[in-house]
Parts: sequence; structure tokens; C-alpha cells
Amino acid sequence: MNLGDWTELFQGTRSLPRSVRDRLLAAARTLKYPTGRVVFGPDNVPDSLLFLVDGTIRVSQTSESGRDIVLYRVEAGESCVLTTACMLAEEAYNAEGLAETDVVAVVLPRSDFDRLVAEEPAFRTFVFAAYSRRLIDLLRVIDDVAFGRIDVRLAQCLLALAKDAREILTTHQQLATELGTAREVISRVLQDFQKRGLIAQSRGRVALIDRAKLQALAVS
Amino acid sequence: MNLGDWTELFQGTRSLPRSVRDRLLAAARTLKYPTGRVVFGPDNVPDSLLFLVDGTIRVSQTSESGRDIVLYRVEAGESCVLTTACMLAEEAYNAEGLAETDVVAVVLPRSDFDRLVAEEPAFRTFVFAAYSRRLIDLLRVIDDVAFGRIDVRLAQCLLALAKDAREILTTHQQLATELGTAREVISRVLQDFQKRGLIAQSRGRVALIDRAKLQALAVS
DNA sequence: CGCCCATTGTGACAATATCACTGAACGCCA
DNA sequence: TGGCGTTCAGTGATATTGTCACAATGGGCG
Repeated sequence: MNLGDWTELFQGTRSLPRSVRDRLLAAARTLKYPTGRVVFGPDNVPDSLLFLVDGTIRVSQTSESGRDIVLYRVEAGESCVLTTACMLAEEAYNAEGLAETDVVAVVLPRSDFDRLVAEEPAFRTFVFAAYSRRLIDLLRVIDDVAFGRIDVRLAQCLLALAKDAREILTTHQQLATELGTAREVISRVLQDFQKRGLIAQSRGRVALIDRAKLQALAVS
Repeated sequence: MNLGDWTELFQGTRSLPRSVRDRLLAAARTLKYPTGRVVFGPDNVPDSLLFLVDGTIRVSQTSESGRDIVLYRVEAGESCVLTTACMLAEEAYNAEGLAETDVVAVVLPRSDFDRLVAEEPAFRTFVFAAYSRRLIDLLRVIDDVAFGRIDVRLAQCLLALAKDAREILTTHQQLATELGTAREVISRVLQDFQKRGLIAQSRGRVALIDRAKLQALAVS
């Protein structure tokens, strides 16, 4: 597959001078990851910046006790700065990025990254904005986990995962990981939702029946 | 008060060329905040980078329901990048920085910040490292809030707040804010600690009696 | 068909959060 | 110095969420 001019896809590269973009096209490598593949993790810290051309990467954290929580998702057109962060901080962390769909990414080596940050204000702005967005995502997660009700959070989660689709293919355990809680909790809340006619479920599947009520629950 | 050459105090400025440092000394302003003063907040977003010369800034987040949680502290020798982050992301957030002691800070205007990031690799590294450290701090908070036991977290918190001191001057409510929980919860756990001989307390004061046991609890 | 195993259901119990109070300590000021 | 108001701490009842142990169910596949 030929990507064509991927520099057209990103805020941070679109407005660069033609000469710089040509240099980028030459310097960067394209990578593909199949669904379910670990893109980065504690043992696998890439020393480069990742641009996501297509697909979704789910970034989650695993606690000592083995429980997971989803931190955020990197979508096409965004870059994944967490790896860079951890690389620079040289501290232990246990976040992991998983290809949630088939993923096409462009990898920019550290040296080129450095040079771009130094020389191109537009790129610099892009990188800082990417950091900032993640910081704010994490603030949101903290707020939810510390102060949010589980039913409200689950309603939000279902709506977000479904997007426009009528149903979601997922297990209770996966939903529990989204919210950083236990499977049993999800099972009970989903049963409650079902009794109230908000959803229908069968093995590995949740159908959104009454979006309006879910929405109402999600904002409360 | 004359700060002298504050560029000596920071990783990111210490190794800069003399000429650049002189320019910094000329460009930056020194600010002081008394204890308890709000350094930044939702209505008060500075468009500059803050270098903390002396004191401590406590950064916390307030939920819609009015409950607080402490995210991290900025100590002398560090810079506060969250404000920069929020400025760049142009998104709503509700973090606030409070001077926990009297604070002396150097404020570097946006334009000088930009130029330094562009021209000085050492400064660039410093800034990215600062971002990274905060990201990792937040990951830690998420892990604690989502998966940590409250007694363990409180033990950690007490040890961290006390440092070398034998006692801490703080209310149960303040401790609750540290951990993002309710005052009653702290009251009960502290009573339990007291019964077990780990601490002694009186109004507005917690004395660490058995550090070894607290430490043991903190790591579990 | 029957077996395996991932998934889901369930009850009991523990931990934490919430609510509505009461009581205690302190600072202030007459 | 004694009252008085305010902040701080203690407490019981109840709701929510998390943990544990195990049972039941459904689907895929040999």
C-alpha cells in the first residue's frame, strides 16, 4: 500500500514547507499493526514519534494487581506522545498501546523529531497541543474514576463505543476494563439497564435500545 | 529580594550558554505569592511558563460536585507546565494551583519560551521532561484512585506530607482532598490507625508514632 | 453429540461513599 | 474569664461499589 502524501493528514505537518515535507516523506517509515497487536508497552518503548494514519490505538494502564483501565484512544490524524513522554522521563510506567483495529502508522525517528521541533513552529505547536490534549484526557479520567457514578460512566461508555451503531460487540470484562472496575459490577449494572429497557444483551453483544434515556443518564 | 542568577537553579537553564542566560535574566520577571494564594486556575490562565524558585505549589482538581483531589506538587527547581498545556489545548479544565508555602517564581513570557524551545536543545529536553513527569504523575494518581486501598494510600500520604517531621498540621478534610475521598472516610481510617498505635491525633494535627508500621502498610 | 472454555449470573460479604446529625475544641470578644 | 459562633471531628444508618467463590449458560469444534 502506498500512503501517498501522509503529511497532508496531520495538523502538524500539513502547514510545513514543501521541502520539509519531502524530507519527512523520505525519512519516515510506515508501519502496520494488525488488530489486537501491542503497539507499545513497558518492555517495548519505541524511541520515535508515532503518527496514526489509520485505525485506533487503545492506551490502557495495568495495575500491580492486574486490573486494567483505559486511559484514552489515539485516532487517525493524531500522534501518540505518551511513549515519547515515558522515554524522556526515564521512569517506570505500565501503560500499553493496543491496536484496536488494523493500524497504519508513520514512524518518525527521534532525530528528525528533534529537528522538526527546533526548526518548525507549526510542528512545535502540534506536538505541544498533542501533549496537552493527553494531559487533559487524563484529568478527565481522574475526575471520572474519583467522583463519577458507575452507572453514569457506563452509559457514557456505551454511547461512546457505539458511535452511530445500534449495537456493540464486547464482553462485560472489556467494559470493566474501559472503566477500571470489576466485571461483576458491569454485569449487574447492565442487567439493571436491561430491566429498565435501555439496552438488550446477549453473549458478547450489547444493543442500545433507548439512546435518549442512556443519554439522559450519561449527563447526570 | 534579589534572586541572583536563578538560571543556575534549573536543569533546563543551567547548561545554556552564558549569553542566553543573560538574556533570560533580563527577560523574565520575578513573582511572589503568599501562602494560600491561588497561582493559577480556570479563570486565571497565565500565558507564560512558571519556574519555581522557592516554595511549593499544590495542583488540584475540583469535580462538578465540588470535591477536590490533589494531582501533584510543583517543587522548587521544577516548572509548571500544566498551565501551558491548558493554554495550548484550549479546552476546559478545572485544575488549580495553590501556593502551599510562600512562593517565589520566575515567569518566562510565551515568546521567550518559544524561542528557547526552538534554539536550545537543553531547554527543549527540560520542557519535554517536565511534561513527561507530570504525565507520569497523573498515571500514578489514576492507578491509586482506581485500584488503591484507602488505608494504604492514606499511610503513603501521611509519610509523604510529614517528610522528616514528627507530626503534620492538617485537618481531616485536607487529607480527604489529598486522596479525593470524603472526610468521614479519613476520620474512620485515622481512628483505626490510632487504635493500632500508628499515629496520635488531636484537632488539626496528626503525629506519626510508628513510622515502620506505616511504611509497611504503605507498600502493601 | 458431547466436551471445553469463555462468558455471564449470583449470593455473601467487605470496603468505601453519602447523609444527617451530634459533640468537641478553638478563637474571639464582650 | 466566660459565653458564643465557627470549624473540626465522631457516629450511625444506608447506599454504592468491590471482592470472592462458585454456578450456570452458550457456542465452537472435534
